[in-house]
Amino acid sequence: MATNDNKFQAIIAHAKEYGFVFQSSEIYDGLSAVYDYGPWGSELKKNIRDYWWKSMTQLHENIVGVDAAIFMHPTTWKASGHVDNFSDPMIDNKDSKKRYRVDHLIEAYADTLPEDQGAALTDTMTRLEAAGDFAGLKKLIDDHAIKCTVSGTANWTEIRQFNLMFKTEFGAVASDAAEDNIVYLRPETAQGIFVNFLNVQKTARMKIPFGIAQTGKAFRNEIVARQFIFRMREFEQMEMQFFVRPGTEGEWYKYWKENRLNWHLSLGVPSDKFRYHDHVKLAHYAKEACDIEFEFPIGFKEVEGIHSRGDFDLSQHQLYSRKKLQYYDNDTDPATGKPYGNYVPYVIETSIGLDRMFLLVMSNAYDEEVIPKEDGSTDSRTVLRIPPKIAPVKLAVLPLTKKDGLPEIARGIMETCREDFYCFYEEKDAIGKRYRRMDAIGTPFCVTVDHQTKEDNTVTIRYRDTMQQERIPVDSIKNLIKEHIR
RNA sequence: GCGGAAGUAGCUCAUUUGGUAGAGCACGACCUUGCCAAGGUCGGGGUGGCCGGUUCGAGCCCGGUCUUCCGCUCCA
Repeated sequence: MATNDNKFQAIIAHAKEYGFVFQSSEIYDGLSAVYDYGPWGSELKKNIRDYWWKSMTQLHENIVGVDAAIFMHPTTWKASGHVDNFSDPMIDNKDSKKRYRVDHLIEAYADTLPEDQGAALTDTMTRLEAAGDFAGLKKLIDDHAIKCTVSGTANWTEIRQFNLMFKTEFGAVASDAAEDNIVYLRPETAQGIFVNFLNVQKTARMKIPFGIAQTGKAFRNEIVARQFIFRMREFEQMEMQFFVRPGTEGEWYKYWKENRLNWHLSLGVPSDKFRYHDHVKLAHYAKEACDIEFEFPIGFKEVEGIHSRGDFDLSQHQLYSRKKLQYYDNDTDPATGKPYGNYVPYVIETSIGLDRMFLLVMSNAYDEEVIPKEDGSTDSRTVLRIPPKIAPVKLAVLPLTKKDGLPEIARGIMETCREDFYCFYEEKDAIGKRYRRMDAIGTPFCVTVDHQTKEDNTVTIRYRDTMQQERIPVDSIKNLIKEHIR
């Protein structure tokens, strides 16, 4: 564990040193749990996003994209359940310093009572919670002398509310009725898809089963946001809502569960680094749910969730908006011989955190390699083994020396290739040093222009992962790299 | 949010009990070398996280604050 902690620290330090991730507003001491992506980080993040987007939309004829606004009508979040469920009253035990969700604390106590008393207690609790009566809830805890399981005392703080949604004012004029002006920064991107369900289905003439994909920022005022970019207050999601005929959700859930894991494996990550975590306790909307977990240096953690959401979301929006969100299914039902007709589709959601995926790629790529040298001693190098198709820089073009016309030839190679993929030119320092710098940002290929190039028009290509070199003709460089990054 | 630890140059760290900060690496220029990071010469860079207090004097002591790490907690 100690070495893994060190590895995590090393990745964080490396990410900063080589321009992948910076803390936000660093010159002002930073803003807690907010991060900025630097030159290579923003390239890598974009490449991951593009790879996902292509795999969803371009490669699936029945999935289309949207890009919904971050601001949404406030009622959206009432319908989705976020206003009610995304803010939990909490209480701390002063002796053990443990914090509890008030409802969890009381429910746990109620479970120890005889059934009728326990039920009465939870009823009271639910009523007080709905009324937002924190004093009443506190009294309930005091009256029953509910104790902390750790300290065994009933020495509690006051109950406090933690609202996980960010609020802001909508409209430039401050209103007396401040509540009228409140909008939330979306805590998830999914609702932007659900409210556009009919717009998309009709305009893109989609037939069930079909999906809508979206990438974008979401915001959560986490009580504790830590572990680098793993849990941030501002983060980016990549998600796809797949609409299916009721009754078929089980098979589609299974399909997407496998499909999504295969997507991860397509990035060359060993399969034993992944595992499914099937949810036992389900969220309010879910019928079935699982996480795809990756073994980060800090342990197995969720990167992606696959949820069978039933018709919860569309039905809720139907209820709150009073607009029908139904689909007319023309396909013939073999049971009746007639069309399936009108229904609210069921939804399978795949939702992946882009920042977590970024951390996954970095964790999997980061390697401190020990290289044996000819004299028996060892050398070491830090290399990011990022899959070539998502590496920030694909090709480095390096003249062996700064003179004898070699830079001019190298510049020519740059001009030939830069239109097709990201290239990097470097003529400073010894060639070995330049190779190592490219290793550190994960550049998979380097070509070096030397004096032989002037005679036979060939260059050395050096591969990041093996450090092997071979000579290839200059005019074959572009196609060779393109082959490797497909 | 609670408890513990930490914050000195871009990085890793020194500065023995309070007396206005150093090294290595990195960086820049020039020279040399030229296929796997470490040649030479010269040079730039720090209001010691920030604010306040004690003191003749604070990087060192005290308080606050910000950030990070660890544990708890939380995580639709």
